[in-house]
Amino acid sequence: MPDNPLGFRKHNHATCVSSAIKVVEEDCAARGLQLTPVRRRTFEILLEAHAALGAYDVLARLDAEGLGSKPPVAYRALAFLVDNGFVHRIERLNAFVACAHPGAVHDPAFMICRGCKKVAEADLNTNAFTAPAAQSGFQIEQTVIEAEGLCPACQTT
Amino acid sequence: MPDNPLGFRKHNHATCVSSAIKVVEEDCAARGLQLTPVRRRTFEILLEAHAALGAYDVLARLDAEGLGSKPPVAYRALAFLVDNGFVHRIERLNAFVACAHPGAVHDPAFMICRGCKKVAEADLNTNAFTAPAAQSGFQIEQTVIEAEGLCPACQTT
DNA sequence: AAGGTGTATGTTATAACATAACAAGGCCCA
DNA sequence: TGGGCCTTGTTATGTTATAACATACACCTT
Repeated sequence: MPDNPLGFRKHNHATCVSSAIKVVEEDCAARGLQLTPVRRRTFEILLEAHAALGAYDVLARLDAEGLGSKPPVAYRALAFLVDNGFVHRIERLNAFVACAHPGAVHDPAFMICRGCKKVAEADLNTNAFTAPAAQSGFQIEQTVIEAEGLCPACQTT
Repeated sequence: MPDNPLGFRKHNHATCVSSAIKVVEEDCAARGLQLTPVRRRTFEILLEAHAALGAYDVLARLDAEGLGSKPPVAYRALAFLVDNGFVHRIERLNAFVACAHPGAVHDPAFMICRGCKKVAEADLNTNAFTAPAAQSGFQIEQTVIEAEGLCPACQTT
């Protein structure tokens, strides 16, 4: 997937999961970050879902595996992953999704299917805010760009 | 303000409030919508704040005026205003802001100042999502476009 | 006038999302 | 060996949001 900005297509999920986790492992090693069991498993859970999961959904899965049962455990692991660019928060859903390009710094945009709840990450090469922001003197630090709608598969149903 | 997409500038606030409420009144009359006291006051509260307020902030003000004390009162009024395009929800803040162009249908984008909490509405004439969405077959229904940063005034502090 | 329909409001209760604060363990290394 | 740092465990609570049901009121109908 990393070579394509679109994300609702069929793909070999096992491969996509294992390659993403490897990228994160290497990135953590290179940057001196600790990919602890809880953090690693949290990332895998999001990766396997290939959809946005709420913090409590993640927590329920962690709990089922004995990795933690209290909200802060999930929120901390998610914060670590978000802070380091491995996971994105979807504001619209109050939920989290594994990054399609872990390691690469980017300003992501998302397409959220309200049918299947899958989330595709798009890279908008032109930041649409640049012009209006420059004009008004507003200094952008972070952007939230999310579209909600129906993915190709869910349109036909 | 309606003739300018940018919103951190000085302006006559009393005028901006009274003209906005008038537009909403007329729009409701024209469309057969009931601008009840709670709804009207909720809109005014947001308008006067000229910033994003949480539902419970709005509720506290309504309560102080005897217009309702329970969450559903505020959420219902806000839902009415959002559904009819008079108010926008800011996902990033879980908060609400009065629309700068009430009545006009638009796909708004926001600049959120983390210093003063003011929110400016920008109209991006090109929907940045059009191309990637078309390419992937994703059918957009709604977009959330929000930038967080510092407004001109807060950059100097 | 009685009764039906639709819209809005009032109220209770709870669901869903999130974090502050403090305790405890492990690891490095001075 | 003890101090500093990071991570995890846990309690408690704060914040945001809605389901569900009851009431009120306007308007229209018969």
